[in-house]
Amino acid sequence: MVKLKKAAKVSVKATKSDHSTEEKIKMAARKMFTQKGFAATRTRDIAEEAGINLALLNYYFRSKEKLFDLIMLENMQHFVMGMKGVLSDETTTLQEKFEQFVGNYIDMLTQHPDLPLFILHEIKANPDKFVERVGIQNVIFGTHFYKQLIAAIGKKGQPFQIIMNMMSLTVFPFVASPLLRNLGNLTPDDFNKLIESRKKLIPLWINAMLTIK
Amino acid sequence: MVKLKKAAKVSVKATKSDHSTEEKIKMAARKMFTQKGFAATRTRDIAEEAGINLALLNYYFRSKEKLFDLIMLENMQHFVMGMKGVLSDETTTLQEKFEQFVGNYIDMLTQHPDLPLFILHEIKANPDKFVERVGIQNVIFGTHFYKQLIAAIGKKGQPFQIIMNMMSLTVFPFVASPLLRNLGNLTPDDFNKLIESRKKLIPLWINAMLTIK
DNA sequence: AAATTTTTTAATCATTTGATTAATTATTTT
DNA sequence: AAAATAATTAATCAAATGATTAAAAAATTT
Repeated sequence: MVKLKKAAKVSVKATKSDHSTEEKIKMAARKMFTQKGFAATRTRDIAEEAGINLALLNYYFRSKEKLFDLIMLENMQHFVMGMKGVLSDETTTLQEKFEQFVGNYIDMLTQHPDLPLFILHEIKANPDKFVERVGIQNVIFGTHFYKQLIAAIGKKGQPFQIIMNMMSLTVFPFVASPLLRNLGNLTPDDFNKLIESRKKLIPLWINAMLTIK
Repeated sequence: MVKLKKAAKVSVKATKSDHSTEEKIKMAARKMFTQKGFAATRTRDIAEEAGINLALLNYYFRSKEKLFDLIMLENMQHFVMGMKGVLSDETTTLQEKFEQFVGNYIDMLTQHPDLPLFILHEIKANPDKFVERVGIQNVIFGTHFYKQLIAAIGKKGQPFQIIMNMMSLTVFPFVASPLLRNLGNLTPDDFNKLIESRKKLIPLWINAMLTIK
């Protein structure tokens, strides 16, 4: 019961001592988990990366799993919710939403290239735990974007296929980067340029798809 | 040194006693590794799944890692080399190759939906070990497919982008299936139908892309 | 400043996990 | 059939790993 007391205090203090140990552990955990996944990450790796005593990990977060869940939920929100703003914007055209979605996502993924593979891998390892929990149901349906998309192609045009395509074209290159780099004999730099140019290309490709009857 | 002798005998016998223990272990290992990844898979899980004594795993394959490498190389060839046949075919048109590539891949992935995420995750965990080893350099360049693609759009048309798109549109839905199913409020069955219909749609979409100047 | 609480540390625990061993059973060779 | 080899098993090992504890140090409250 000692722990509960401490945990309570910690969360109260969270705003105050926001940096320091607790945050150091979270940052190190985020890095290690995202890099190697839950199963392959050792709590000792995290402790070393954070430069803290191993016991502090359990002191602040109770268990490896609790710490992981925390990181994971943050990451998922980062990954899934990032789009919601763009897709809900009532002031932009469909075309502009394509451009913003792809642009924002590629920018974000360029900074966090490990994120999608990590998330998808952990979701597969524990679908019920993570997918259900984050409210992603109404990220698509009901948004301004979805209405615009249906207005453009009709429900018969299978709007969800288009959405899958937009995500596939944007995210997959990051998920498969080591393979694609090798397949295309590309240096990391060349590959990044290729990715960067997709910011403009993907919206064009999506548009071309929409013209099909 | 006892093991080396045995290992030699085993490989000689391989053709004869092809099924039985050794193969049972490989099948179980393939299943468990593909399902949970290297780090999360316990040798005891494999032994139980195969219905054999744990020691036999080491007896036949020396170590968890050696067994994994074996499975992994087989999987990668399954995954990467599958396309080579289609892309090298000198008798088909570019359009037909799109259709065959997408069709074959979707069929294969429907039967082994865990394969791509597994492979991509393990490649990322150990890029040098697996990517370099499998000769995927000339799976694209130099094939009949590549020549046809350049003939159709020119080198300025960025053929590699098109190839990335073809792979993205085909493979990503499998990699992200739990997320996409939830995002689209789809039953597994509905999702499979969506995937199935992509066999015809993806070639159309690719074609639409090719028309862009 | 004393008392109290919180944070940090080193040492240690209990399991898990990959691997080995020595003995037993089954198979093959002679 | 006897001898030799291969396959299988139960028991065990050593290292790794997540977690805890008791004591010390630091910070906060009184």
